[in-house]
Amino acid sequence: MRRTMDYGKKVKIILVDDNYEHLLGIKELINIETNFDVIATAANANIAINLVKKYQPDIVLMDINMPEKDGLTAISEMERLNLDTKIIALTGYDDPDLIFRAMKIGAKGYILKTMASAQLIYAIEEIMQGKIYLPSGLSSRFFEYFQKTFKEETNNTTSQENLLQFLTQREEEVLELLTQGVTYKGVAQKLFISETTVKTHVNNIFQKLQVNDRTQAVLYAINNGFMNRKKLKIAI
Amino acid sequence: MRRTMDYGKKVKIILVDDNYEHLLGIKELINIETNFDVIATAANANIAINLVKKYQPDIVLMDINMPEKDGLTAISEMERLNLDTKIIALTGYDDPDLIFRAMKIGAKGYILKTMASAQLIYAIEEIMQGKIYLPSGLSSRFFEYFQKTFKEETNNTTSQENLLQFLTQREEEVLELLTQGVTYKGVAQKLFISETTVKTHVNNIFQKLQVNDRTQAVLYAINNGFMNRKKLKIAI
DNA sequence: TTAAATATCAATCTTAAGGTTTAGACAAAA
DNA sequence: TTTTGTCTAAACCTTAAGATTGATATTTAA
Repeated sequence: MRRTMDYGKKVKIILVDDNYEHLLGIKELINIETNFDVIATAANANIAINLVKKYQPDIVLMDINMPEKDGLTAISEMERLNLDTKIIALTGYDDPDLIFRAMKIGAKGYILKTMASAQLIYAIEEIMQGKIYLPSGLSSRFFEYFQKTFKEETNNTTSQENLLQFLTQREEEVLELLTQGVTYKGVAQKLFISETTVKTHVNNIFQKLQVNDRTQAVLYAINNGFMNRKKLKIAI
Repeated sequence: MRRTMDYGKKVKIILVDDNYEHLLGIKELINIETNFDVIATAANANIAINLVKKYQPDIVLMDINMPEKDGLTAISEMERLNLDTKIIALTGYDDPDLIFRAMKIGAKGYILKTMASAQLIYAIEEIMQGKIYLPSGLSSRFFEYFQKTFKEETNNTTSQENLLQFLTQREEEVLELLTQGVTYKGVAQKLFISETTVKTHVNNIFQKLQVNDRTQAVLYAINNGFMNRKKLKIAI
């Protein structure tokens, strides 16, 4: 068994859980560790957010199954404070969608309540070292969900061949400007060509993409991965 | 130490690596395992794809740092075949962007060449059980990158207030049709109102979103989460 | 070396898009 | 009750967008 580490000061922890019994249970559990210190507890998300603002703890252990304001929203709001506080999601369910959303908004870890207490301690230690901790079982579920989501997207785009491949370089440049809402005149100025030339290119683009106007062309481009081919772009 | 498992039949494996020495090394390593069988090897991606089509192996170990067609593209193409073949990316670098892209397109595992041979065997076993395997170090890097990407997105959208909130219900309906590339006439027909009414709505939308034309309005809508507020939408 | 693809531009035309003003009907709130 | 917001609509106008034809220079591949 690995021993808890020493970080100079005690690790300041805030617990958030609407179940009082459970709250006490975790608190005792953590306080066994000599260098962990539960400095505050909260029974709902709004109080928790205020406590985090006030104490700026190292760790927040957040039950994400709470009434009123749900835990995920609370995590979002805490993350938006841009503190050094690291948030660990705590829940009874290993729902991959929940895991995905928690990690998406910035949780540094995700622990099931049914997991052994040793795992919770271990997670805190890992996360205090700047790592992100997902138990391997949950990690696997996360990835399945992650890939499924992407596959659905990919299937939509590759079910029929991607017409973008038929565009010439120049046409791609023009389309890129269209996807930024630039007018004919604007495109002409930016590419140092005449407006009529731009129109010619745009018409060719329409034909190749089998659309009727620029809005549809832009939509086609977006839906078929014209932009951010390398870089990921995510609309929440 | 855990022993290799028995799957009834031998696990059929294809190796892809442009470095012949390394190819042989891995082959010998794997053939030590009595229930693993390297049925073919390839030195470039195109040959690999054909071999996969022909033999439909259980596992493909793919070096993703190859000249000509790169490994990631090859993985994409193999995934598109919709076989039961599980692909493991193999590379010398732990570049988080590479890891992310490999997992995105469907790799079931990602292993560094510098890792111990036992880990490779373990990865294959885990993946053969339907799991996804990322060594914890790489997993951590993946999540950092994942969260960074989302955070940038979130910052972009919440840095200034979302003007979409000022739209009325009717205006939202109109905007939704605009984001589908529908013309004034089309909107009028779909909403059973006159074309001039549509124009009024559209003009109001432009003012509220502070844009000049429908393309910009559509782009604003997409970038600010007008659609898919709940469901995740990913543009590759 | 031809043919094909690409990039450039003009002229002309039609239509869709966008701007502005005004106004009636209706419901909800003050 | 009056005001406010919303939805509806017309009339008028300007400009941007899109379609079509034809033409030239350049590059690339057959």
